[in-house]
Amino acid sequence: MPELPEVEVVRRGLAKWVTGKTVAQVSVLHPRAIRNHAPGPKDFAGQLANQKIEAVNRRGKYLWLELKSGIAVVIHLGMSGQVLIQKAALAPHKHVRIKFTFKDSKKEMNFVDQRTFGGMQITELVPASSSSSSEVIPDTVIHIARDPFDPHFEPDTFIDGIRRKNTEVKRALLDQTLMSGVGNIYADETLWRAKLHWAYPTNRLTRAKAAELLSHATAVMTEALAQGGTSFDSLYVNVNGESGYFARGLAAYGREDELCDRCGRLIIRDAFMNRSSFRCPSCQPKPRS
DNA sequence: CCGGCTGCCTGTCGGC
DNA sequence: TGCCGACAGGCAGCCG
Repeated sequence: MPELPEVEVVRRGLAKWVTGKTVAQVSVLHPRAIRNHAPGPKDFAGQLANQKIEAVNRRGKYLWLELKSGIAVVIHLGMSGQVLIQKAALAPHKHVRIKFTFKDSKKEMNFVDQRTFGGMQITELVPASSSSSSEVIPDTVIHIARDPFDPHFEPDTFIDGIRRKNTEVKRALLDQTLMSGVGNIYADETLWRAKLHWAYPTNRLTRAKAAELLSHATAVMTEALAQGGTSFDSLYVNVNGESGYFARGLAAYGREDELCDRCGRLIIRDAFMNRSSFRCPSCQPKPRS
């Protein structure tokens, strides 16, 4: 459930359930899920046994469990990852990759991932940049910019940054080092709201337009979060296996040949960056070169 | 720095 | 019915 609102739905569900609990045992059922943990599955499981979980945090599409010992378990859902809290007796899901059991609960935490682009990694926590507080962040997440839901997010840093870039606006929205959390769906929704074509050059954005773009991105993700995220099918669910409802709130993404909510023209699909981009040909015309 | 491309995986869907 | 290609919400890395 890969973009910011969906990851935040998972973080909230996990925080509520797992905070304060102590890990009993960890089983790595598919080694690819911990491919970024060099010492391997045995070491991964060994480091986590008997550890108490203090908090669940997130930046962009990355979330992590903070352990009392000062390390973190970074979780990335990739394209199809889920974290499910389930009764141990339940018939195991076909794609469970990592299983956590706890000393203070009969339920398990299962990392389920059909396409195995997601995974977990144990990481040191280091001080977060440009913050005077004692905020810490996993060192494997340092390269990810703050997202718009972060209390330390600086709008001007994003606005100046995107205007300095010499690229297309959709590419910039997907660039997790400029601002994190936006993926293909919310990029298309943001561009539709801003009436911008995906190829619009970032260096032609005025300060006001860049600020507008940011406010649309923030608004659409806020609305999606309030609806429990966007789900098209059972691959994208919260920790209880439930889908969100924002798919019905989408104005552009996945709506090829449907009417634009604003002008009534048919939404079209373009291939861009080896993926689909949906736009209204009238509201979001191709920029003049 | 930028843009185009590839690889990493499994599954579903539509066309022939 | 089966085969085959296109496509799916992400990201890192390589090359020119």
